Amino acid sequence: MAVTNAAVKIPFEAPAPEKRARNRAATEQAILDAAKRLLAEEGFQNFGINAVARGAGCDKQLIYRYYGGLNGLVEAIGTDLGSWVADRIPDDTGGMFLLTYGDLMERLSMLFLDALRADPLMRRIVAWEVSESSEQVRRLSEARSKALAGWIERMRGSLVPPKGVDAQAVNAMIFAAIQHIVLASAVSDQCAGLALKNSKDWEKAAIALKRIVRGVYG
Amino acid sequence: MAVTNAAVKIPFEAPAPEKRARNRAATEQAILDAAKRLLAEEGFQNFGINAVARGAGCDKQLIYRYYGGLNGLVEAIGTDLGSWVADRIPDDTGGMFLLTYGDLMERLSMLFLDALRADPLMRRIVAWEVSESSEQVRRLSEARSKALAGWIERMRGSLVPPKGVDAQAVNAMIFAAIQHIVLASAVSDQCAGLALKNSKDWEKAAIALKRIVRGVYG
DNA sequence: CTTGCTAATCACCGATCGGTGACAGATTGG
DNA sequence: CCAATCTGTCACCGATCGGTGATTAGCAAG
Repeated sequence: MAVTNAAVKIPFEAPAPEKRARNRAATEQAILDAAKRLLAEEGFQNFGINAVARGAGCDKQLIYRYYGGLNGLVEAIGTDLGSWVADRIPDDTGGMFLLTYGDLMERLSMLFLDALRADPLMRRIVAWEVSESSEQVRRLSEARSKALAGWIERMRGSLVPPKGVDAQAVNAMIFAAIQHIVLASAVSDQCAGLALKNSKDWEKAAIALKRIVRGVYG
Repeated sequence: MAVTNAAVKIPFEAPAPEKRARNRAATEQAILDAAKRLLAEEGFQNFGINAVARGAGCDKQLIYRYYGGLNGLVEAIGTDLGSWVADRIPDDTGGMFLLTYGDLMERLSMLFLDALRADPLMRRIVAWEVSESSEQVRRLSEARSKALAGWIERMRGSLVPPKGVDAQAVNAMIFAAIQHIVLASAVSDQCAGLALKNSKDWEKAAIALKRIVRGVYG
C-alpha cells in the first residue's frame, strides 16, 4: 500500500518525561484524579472513557480493567465524595454560638454557599444531577446528599426547628435556591436578573438568603 | 425455493402514507416542532442535527438550508419562547385581590411553580442553562428570562416591595429555589431529602414556599 | 535463562456525529 | 418546450465515540 509514512502522527509526546513506573495503584489513582479533574473542569458533557484515558495518560483499556468501565469509575468518584465534602465544608461553628435553629440555618446556608462556589467538581455534579436520570448520576447524587445530610446532622447538635414549620421542606427550598444560584452564576454570572459577578453582588445574595432564613426561623 | 429474496430490506415504508407535499413552510414548521419535541422529551444531551432531522422526517440538509444549522434552529426556538411562556402562564390573578407585594409574590411563586412543572421544554432549557455556557444556550436563556421578566412586570401592577428588602435578590432566590426543586423532581422525585412525588408532597413544598415568601414580605 | 504473571499498549471494530457536494423531481417563467 | 429555480434526497467525508481481542514490556520466582 502507498504508505503515507510521512503522515505519521507525533502525538505531543515530549513534555511528560515522567513515565509512571509499572504500578497499578498509582495508575488507578491517576485515572481517578484525571476523572475528577476532567469532570470538574469540562463538565459531564464531554466526560467519557476516551477523555479520561487521555487525561490520565494511559490506555482506556485500563479503565475497564481497574474500574469496570465508566460506571465503576463514577462510583469510585462517589465513594470519594464523602471525604471530599468533609474536607471542604468546615465542621465547626466558626467561633459563633448557635443558640437558635435560625442561627444554625443561617450559618449552614453561608457555609454551603461558599463551599459550593469554591468547588467546581461539586457544581458539575449538581448540574449533572438535574440534567440526566441515569444510574451513574443517581449513585453520585445519593453519595452527595448523604454526605450533605450527615454534615447537617452533625452541625445540628440538639437544636430543633420551631413548631409549626416544616423544616425539611423549607430547608430543601433554601438549599435548592443556593444550588441553583451558584450553578447559574458559574455559567452566566447572573440568575433571574440578579448579577452574580463580583463579591459585592454575592454579598447582596448572601444578605437576601439570610433574610429568607430569618424570615422563616426568626 | 431458497429465496434469497426474503432478505431484501423493507425499510418500514408503509404506515406513513401521508407524504408531506413539496412545501417549504410546512417543512420548516415540522423541523421546528420536531426540535421542540425532541428537546422537551429527550433533553439537550442528545439534541443534534441528525436527531432533529430524524424526528422531523426529513433530511438534515434542509435544516442547514432553512435555519442555517443548529444554531439558527435554537434561535428560532428562542423566538418562539415568548409566546410559549405567554400561553402557559396565566396573566390574571385568578380572581384574587393582590393587595400587598407579599400577595403578589406568593401568587407568582405558585403560578411559576405549576407552570414549570407542567412544561417539560422549559425544564430542559433551564437544565441546559446551568449545564453549558455556549452561545446557543445563552440566546435561549436570554429569551426565557426576558419573557419571564415581562410576565412579572405585567403582573406586578403598581405594587411595590416593602422598604428595607432587596426584592430583586430575594426574588432571585425564590425563583432559583423553584427552578431547582422542579428540575430535581423531574429526574429523581426528590430534592435534598424532600420527596416530590405525589400531590401531597408538592402541597408541602408549596406551603414551605409560601412560608418563605410570607416570612420576607409579610 | 526460562517461565509465568501482570501492567500497559496497540490496533481495530461498528456506530454515530456534524457537515458538504452532487443529484433527482417538481414548479414556474419565458 | 426548454431552462431556471426550488424542494427534497442521497452518498459520502473525517472525526470521535464506546468497546474488545491480541500483543508487548517489565518483573519475580524457579
